[in-house]
Amino acid sequence: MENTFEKIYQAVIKIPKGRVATYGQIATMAGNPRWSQIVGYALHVNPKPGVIPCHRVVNRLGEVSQAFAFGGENMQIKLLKEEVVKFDSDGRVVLSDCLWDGK
DNA sequence: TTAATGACCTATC
DNA sequence: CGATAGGCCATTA
Repeated sequence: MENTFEKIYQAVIKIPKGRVATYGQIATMAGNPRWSQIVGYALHVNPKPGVIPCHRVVNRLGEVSQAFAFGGENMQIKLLKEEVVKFDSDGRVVLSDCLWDGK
């Protein structure tokens, strides 16, 4: 149980700066591709703020979830913008260029 | 213990 | 091609 969360956190923390990963990607790295929902839940509880870059986790569309809104989704995107993450006019992350390869 | 929910994804109509 | 339904796992009530 906690082990599962730890795996997810480890995967999220492993995301290099300027790069984003999708829930499915992290779930697969954690050990099961069906944990996508659990990944969202794990970040929802976010037991280790400051250690887990939740803003680097986006859905498969490259869009940050609205539930993030820990200060405004726009701020979330802006934060990523401060990194080297690229954004398109749709407000989505350019997965084709910033999607984490997993290594 | 059972049922319902959720920061999701995939498949089907 | 666009929208809808279902399913998976874990947590909460």
